[in-house]
Amino acid sequence: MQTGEVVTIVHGERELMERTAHLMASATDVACAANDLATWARAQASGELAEAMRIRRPGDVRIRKVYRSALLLDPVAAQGLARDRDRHGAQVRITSDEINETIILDRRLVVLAGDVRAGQRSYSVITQRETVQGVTSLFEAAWRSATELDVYDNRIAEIRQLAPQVLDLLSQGVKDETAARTLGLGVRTYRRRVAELMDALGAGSRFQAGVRARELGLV
Amino acid sequence: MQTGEVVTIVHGERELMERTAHLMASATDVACAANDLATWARAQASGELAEAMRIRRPGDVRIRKVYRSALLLDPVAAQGLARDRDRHGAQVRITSDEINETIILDRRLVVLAGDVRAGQRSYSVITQRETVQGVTSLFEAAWRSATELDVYDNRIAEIRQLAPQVLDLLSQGVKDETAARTLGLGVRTYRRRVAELMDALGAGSRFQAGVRARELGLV
DNA sequence: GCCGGAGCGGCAACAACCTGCCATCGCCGC
DNA sequence: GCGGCGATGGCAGGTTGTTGCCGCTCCGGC
Repeated sequence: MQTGEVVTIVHGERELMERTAHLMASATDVACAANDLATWARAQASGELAEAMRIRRPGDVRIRKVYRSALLLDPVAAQGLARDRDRHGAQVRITSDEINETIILDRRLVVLAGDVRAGQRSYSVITQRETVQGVTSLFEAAWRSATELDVYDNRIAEIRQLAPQVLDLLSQGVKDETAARTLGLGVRTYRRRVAELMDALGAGSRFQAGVRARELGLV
Repeated sequence: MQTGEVVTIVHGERELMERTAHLMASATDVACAANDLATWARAQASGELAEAMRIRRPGDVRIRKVYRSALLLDPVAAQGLARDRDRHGAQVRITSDEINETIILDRRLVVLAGDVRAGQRSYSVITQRETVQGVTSLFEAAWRSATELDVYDNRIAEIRQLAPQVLDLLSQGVKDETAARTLGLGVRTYRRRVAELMDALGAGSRFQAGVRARELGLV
């Protein structure tokens, strides 16, 4: 593994950390996109990095994170986000678009998550200037179009309450009419809930929503 | 754990096996309903039971199994079923209804699968005559309405071929019109495929189908 | 009491989906 | 060749889901 290469593929978070931990610890501009809390979790939890971060004052380092909206449907995950934000002074935003898991350090190094093989996720570590700029630009666009955590959180606060029941009914194959009455709602309102749910899941069809909901363990 | 009780709750397959392995080994009429191959798999694989079964001649013991149709969408699982049947001379049928996982031994003892807690599934072991008769009667009804494995397998043979692509398109939220043309099919035929798929998954709505498909790891 | 905003739920128009029907076509077996 | 069989895909008519619109009610502020 030569350090001079512009693109390196590493396997597993451990290897990734070995390569990048020191960079993360010293970075002053961290941008991050993720679909769930698990992905970079170990990164943050593991020893020296968290250490290094704690030493800094807020303001020393700019941390921006974009998460998928579906994450907020899980109360536990939602809490995790808020805690994460408060602890590291990170800015957290929410998008309903599909995002590839990404880390950008100081606009100079990019880590892209690849697919999982043999239980280990592979990562592309990129230092090539043009590519990094391109990815950064994409991230900036996503960042601009994303919604501040607080704002989004308020918006779906009550969705989250009703979500379990709605998902339950949907996954039983109950018709809207019946489901609405079961919940003591009008059909229009029930469908509003379903639409919001699908929006939060980033799903364009109910089938897709079903898949996503199951992926997130919400059903 | 007193042996005189009519209903006993046991936790985990290990405990279940300790209680019932000797009965299974000597039973001459085994009826079984399951949603996947995993459930009673360990039971069959583990030592003495499999041993005991191998010793018998086909004809000595009548083994009937009912599985859910969704299982056949997974080629690997479908193979597993056929192998299982050939090896033990079991009769295998397929139903598209929801079934609770059940074993009935010689019409005298019933095992009902319960929910999973702390990683272990609980089982109700029942010997009470009336209950056993009731459950047996239910099983017989399910058995009669179920379809012979071969017949069902032929029926969905080509569905299984197309299923991955259809599921892929569905899970991308692609509209039927587009999806059909992508596959070089008419909309009518595409929808026919989707309907068959949903039937095989035992789903009454596309949302439900999405959930099931994800559960089975088909998407 | 009055106002404004937010949520609800009926209505309606439209899009999407589901299904029965049937003409058509290719593929056998005769 | 011919008739039967199964798959196809267009069409039609029905059901279900999606969305904008609007009047209604409830509430908090004034």
